Amino acid sequence: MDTKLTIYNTLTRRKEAFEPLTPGRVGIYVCGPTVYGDPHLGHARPAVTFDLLFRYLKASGYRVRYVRNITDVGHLEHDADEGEDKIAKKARLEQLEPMEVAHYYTERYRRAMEALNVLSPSIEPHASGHIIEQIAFVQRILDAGFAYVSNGSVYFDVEKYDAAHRYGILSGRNLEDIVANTRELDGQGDKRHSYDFALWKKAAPEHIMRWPSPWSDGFPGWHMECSAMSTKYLGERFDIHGGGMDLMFPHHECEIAQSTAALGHDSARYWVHNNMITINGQKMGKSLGNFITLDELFSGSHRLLAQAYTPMTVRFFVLQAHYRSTLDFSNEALQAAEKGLDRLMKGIEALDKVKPAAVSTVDPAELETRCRAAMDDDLNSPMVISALFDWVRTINSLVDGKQTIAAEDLERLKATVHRYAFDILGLRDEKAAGAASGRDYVTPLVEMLLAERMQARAAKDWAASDRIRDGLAAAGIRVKDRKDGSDWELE
RNA sequence: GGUCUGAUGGCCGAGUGGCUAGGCAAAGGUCUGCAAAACCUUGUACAGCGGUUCGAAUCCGCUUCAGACCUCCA
Repeated sequence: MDTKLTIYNTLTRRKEAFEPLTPGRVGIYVCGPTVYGDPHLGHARPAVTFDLLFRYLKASGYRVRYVRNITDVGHLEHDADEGEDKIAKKARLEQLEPMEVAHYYTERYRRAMEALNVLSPSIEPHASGHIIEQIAFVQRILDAGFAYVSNGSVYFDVEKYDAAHRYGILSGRNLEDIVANTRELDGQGDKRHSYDFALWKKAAPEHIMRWPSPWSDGFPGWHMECSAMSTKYLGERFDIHGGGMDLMFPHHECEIAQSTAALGHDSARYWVHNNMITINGQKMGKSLGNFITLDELFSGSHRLLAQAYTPMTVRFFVLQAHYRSTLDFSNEALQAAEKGLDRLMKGIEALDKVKPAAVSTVDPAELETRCRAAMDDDLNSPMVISALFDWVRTINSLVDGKQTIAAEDLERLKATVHRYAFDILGLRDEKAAGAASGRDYVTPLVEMLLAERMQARAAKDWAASDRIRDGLAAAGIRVKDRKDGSDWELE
C-alpha cells in the first residue's frame, strides 16, 4: 500500500496519482472478450496489461477485486432490425446452440490466458447470467427519465442526457460532432435520433437468444452488461475501469452515460486504455481479417509466421512496449523478444551460481528503486525490463568474480529479481520448467554418454567425441562444453 | 470531413529541456580440439523547416507522412 503509483486517466488525459476509494482495497473492471471467435494477439494486450496492473497492486499490498466479463450475448452484428446477435448468428451457421459456441470459445480464451500466465480475475461474470440485473438497470435509467420505450425496445435518450450531464466526456466529443458524424443507418425507425443507443432490443422472431422483459422478449443492448455487472460486483463507485482504446467510443462513453443516468454519478474513477497491436502498421482486428490467433502464434501455423512462438515470448513481447503505445507485430520483433527473454531467464538462473562474498561491490537496492519507480510511472514495464537486463550483466560479472556480493545482499537481489520478473511481470521460466521435467527421465543416459565423451576428449579422440555430441543433438539435446566438463539442455 | 495519437540508430522499443534506456541484429574479443553455447566490449539516433532557450530529440508553430476512433472490435 506504499506505492506512489501514477496512472494515466483517459478521462483527464493526464497521469494522476492513484488513490483508492477505500484505503487498502482496489476495484477494477475490465472489458473482456466477446466469445464468438478464437482469442487473437489483440486480446493478449489488455489481458497482459491489466494482469500487470492486477499483479502490481497485489504485490504492493492492496486487496484487489478484479472483474473481467465474458460477453456472450448482446453485441449486435448490425444495428436495429438487422439486430441479430453475433453469437446467435455464428451458432446458426454452425448448427450449434449459442451457449455451446460461447462455452467453447470461453474455454479457448481461458486456456490461452493460462498459457500467457495471465492470472484469473477475481470474478468473471457472463452477460447471459446477468439478464435480470441488466433489466433492472434499464429500468433505473427509464425511471430517471433518460430512456424511452419504442416498439418493444428501450433506447437511451442521448440528447436529454447531454443536456443534464454532457455526453462525450471520455472521448472528447460533443453532441454536435456526433450529430454531424453519425451515419444514418437503415432500420433505425424506432429511435428518435441516430445517436441514441439501445438499452434493450426486442428480438426478431428468428432470433434465438431472447429473454422476457417488461418491454418485450429480447436481449440487452451491447453496453448494458458492463454497467450492470460492474455496479453489482464493485459498487456504484469503483476505482479503475480498463479496456482497449478502441472501446472508448462508443462503448465506454455509453457506459458512462448509462451509469451516470441510473446512479446520478459516474462510477469509475480512473479510465485506463491499452493501445492496439498493429500488423504492418494497421490495427490487428477481426474486422480487417488480419489477425493472428494465439493458438496460431503458439503453433506457428499462420502464413505470416516464420516460426512458433512460446506464450512467454508473446507475453514478453507485449511487456516490452508501454501499454499506451501501439505495438507492431513482426517476426523480427517476436524473434528479438524470444532471444531477449532467453537471455533474461539465463541471467536469472545464473543467480544460483553466485557465491556470496564478504563485501558487496554492487547494491541491489538500485534494482528495486528503478523497478518500483518504473512501475509507479504508469506501469512502465519496458523500464523494468531494462533495469533487469542491466542486472543480468551485473549477475554475470558476479558469477565471473569481477564483482562481489555479500550473502545478505544476494538474498535481497534474488528476492527483488524474482518479485519483478515473476510476480509482477508474470514471466515464467518455461525452459527451466520444461527441462526439469524432461531431465529426470533422460539424465542418467545423458550423463553416461557425456562421461564417455569426456573420456574420448581426454584421449583426444575427436571423432568419438563428435559422434556422441551429434547423436545427442539428433535427440534434441544440446551439449555445451565448459573448461572442466559439459552442460546440456533440451531443445 | 470531425476528434485524437504518433514519426527515435539496420529492426523492435523506452525516455524527455543539459547526464549511455534496454533488447535483437552486426562487428571485435574471451573461452574452445573444432563447433555450439555463454560471456565481455562497441552504437551518439531522435521526420523536415522555423522559433523559444545558455542549451531541444524533448517546449511552441508550420509542413510532410502514418495510424486510431467516428460502425462490431482488445
